[in-house]
Amino acid sequence: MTSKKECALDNSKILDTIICMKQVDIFKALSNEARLQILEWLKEPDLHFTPHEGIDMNKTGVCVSQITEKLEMTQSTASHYLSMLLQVGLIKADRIGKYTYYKRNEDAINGIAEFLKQKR
Amino acid sequence: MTSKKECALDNSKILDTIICMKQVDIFKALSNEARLQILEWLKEPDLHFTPHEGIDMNKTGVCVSQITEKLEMTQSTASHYLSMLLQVGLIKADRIGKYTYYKRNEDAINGIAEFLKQKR
DNA sequence: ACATTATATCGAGAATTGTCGATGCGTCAA
DNA sequence: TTGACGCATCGACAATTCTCGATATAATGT
Repeated sequence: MTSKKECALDNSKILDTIICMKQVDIFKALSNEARLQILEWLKEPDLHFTPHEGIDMNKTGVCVSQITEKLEMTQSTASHYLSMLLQVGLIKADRIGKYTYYKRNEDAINGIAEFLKQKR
Repeated sequence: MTSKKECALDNSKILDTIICMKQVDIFKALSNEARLQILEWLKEPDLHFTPHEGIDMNKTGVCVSQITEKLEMTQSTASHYLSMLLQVGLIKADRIGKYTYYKRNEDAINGIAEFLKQKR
């Protein structure tokens, strides 16, 4: 009996763990000032960046070098941070020619906001 | 001229930094599986814990030893994690006798969820 | 083909966080 | 008042993350 109960407990713990797994990665991506900053800037790109010729930053996004410059960190770090945010789905990437434009993924962001609040 | 512009840029960066500061700490608190787990369990304490005599877990909260047990970590770690969550305001504490009961701070949680979404 | 520019990735050392055991401090019951 | 219990804090070591410079890859213009 005890063994069965322990097993049930274990399973539910494993389930809980799986449920939390993806979310933790998202929060890890958010738990850094520079990355949070990027996400904030991308809320309204026009306020923080000057657009490329013929690019609508709201639609297409902002490229790595623009973000690098504003971050005051190396290109390597900026690119790395962007790929972390991309990895967990918080932003979307769009390669056009030699530029990669990044923009917020509002759906994913709303999703994680709901996860925080929601009582199942 | 350039010096003035640089100064303006610097100030806005400092402002941005200050704005993000508290939020980063909150996301750091959330960026750990165990702590996220705790916050999830506290959404519906009745589903995950057995209440103390005459304690309404929804109203009063859940004590450290209950959480310690479910976490499968040491009491030291559980207590530490709870105080981290408390520190950034994600949970509230209520000491009754020798027990400390913790529960979610829904206002703070909704606040951070809104911060994520909101376009100023 | 070659030089240049934009981005991505690698490897490493510094900085931060995770986690524990030991110990301190308040509370309760004998 | 003493002992046991619940919780908080300290110090330490392991594990992870931060951030950089160097270098690779891909696209562009000559």
